[in-house]
Amino acid sequence: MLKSVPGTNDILPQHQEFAFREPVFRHIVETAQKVLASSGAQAIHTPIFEYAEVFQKGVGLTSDIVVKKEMYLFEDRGERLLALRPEPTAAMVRAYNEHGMKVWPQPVRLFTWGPIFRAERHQKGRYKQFHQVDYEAIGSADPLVDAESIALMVKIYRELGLRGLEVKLGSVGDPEDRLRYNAYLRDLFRAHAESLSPDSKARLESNPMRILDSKDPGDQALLRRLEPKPMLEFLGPESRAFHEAVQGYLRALEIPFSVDPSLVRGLDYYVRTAWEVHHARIGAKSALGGGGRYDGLSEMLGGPRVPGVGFGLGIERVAMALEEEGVSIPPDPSPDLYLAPLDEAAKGEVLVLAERLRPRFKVEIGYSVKRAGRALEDALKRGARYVGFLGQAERQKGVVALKHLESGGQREVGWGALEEALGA
RNA sequence: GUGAGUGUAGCUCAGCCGGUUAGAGCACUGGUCUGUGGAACCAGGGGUCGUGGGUUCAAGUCCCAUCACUCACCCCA
Repeated sequence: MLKSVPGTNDILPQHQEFAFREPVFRHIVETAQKVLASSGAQAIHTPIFEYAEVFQKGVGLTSDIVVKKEMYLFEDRGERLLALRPEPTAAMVRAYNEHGMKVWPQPVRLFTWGPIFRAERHQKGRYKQFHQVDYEAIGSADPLVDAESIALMVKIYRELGLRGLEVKLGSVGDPEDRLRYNAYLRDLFRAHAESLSPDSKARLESNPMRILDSKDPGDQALLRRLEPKPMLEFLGPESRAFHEAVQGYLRALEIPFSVDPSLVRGLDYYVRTAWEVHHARIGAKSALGGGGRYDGLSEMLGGPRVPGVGFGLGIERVAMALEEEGVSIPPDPSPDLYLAPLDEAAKGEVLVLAERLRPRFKVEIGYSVKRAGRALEDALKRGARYVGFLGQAERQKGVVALKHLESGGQREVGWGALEEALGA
């Protein structure tokens, strides 16, 4: 028997795993939509595959994403190389440029949600196909937009009922700042290269900032001894003022946050503001989502210089956090009516009646003839408000025996009066 | 890519020191039951014991390999 690809998941009405239950999933998406739409952001959808360059241009050539091929790439009938989207941001910026959104009122604020694909080894909270809600504000370089983005993200979590959140704010500076910082780190660590872990030795060239959050005990001991200066001390005057402005707005909003001087981004296109929201108890992958500013991305995609900031939140991760906190999910409404055929001739009649009542009422029918007792059980199992029996006796009178399951009260209702009876 | 742990029915699990035709509960379908049972009882369907090889008179059980899952590392847009 064929199975789903490892690292992918079916989202089911009932699933062993809380995080893969469709009502949970839908609740998260709908809550995010409500919050984002209330700020005036507009929903869009981009294709789930793009020319690979859309995602490759911004990440940097030395990154594992390109080197180790952590993207799902395929050729379109021998034509150009395509990629299943590994992130929404680059696709959103591509769409902004392609459709001339620079003539819309700026910044253009967009949100979307859907599947994201990454060709990595899966583990808890990390899958080859997972799902994100994504928000991007494109076309403004004002720190007010960064602060609003963070506020909206936090609002989504709060609206969902999550507590135990930690907002970490940092700045990766401007590209020049980062060059200076990387040079500083290389100088600092090169003198102690022998005592670095093999992983960190490799990071010395590729991405020295990653050494700062190495989990290797030896590396951590070395870090405590060397006490490297944080990125924030290398910010130029402009990016420093920007960082402080964002903090000022967050304080005005009374959003608790901590400045994380070593917050890192793996991609080249990020500048200035970077943030992550963490949750204490969902395993090694504690980030519920993250965001940042990417003023250089549009140019890397061959477009004009367009600033932007945005965030993505992982739906499965948020679901795990909801489970940890025992947050309840609104259940799907139960049926208003369960129509049970008591003889063969009634099967068609219950179908006709059900169709007449839908969609104003949620109506289920029995698909096989059963004794009234069994039909009652079926109705109870489904949590229906009313059960309607239809057999020979009812047919002769043109009625349904309508029983209110909570009270047990029952009366005969004419076929034309059902709608009114259910509405009461 | 690396490391550790776990694989028996749709789900939760039992299966002793290797020993007959592999079990239970839940769920599903039907019967007891010709119209008011969130019921009880009975029955049924559903398994290549993850897969392949080895040891043995005999393997769900022991050995090897492999695959999958889980957790963690690497990476993380």
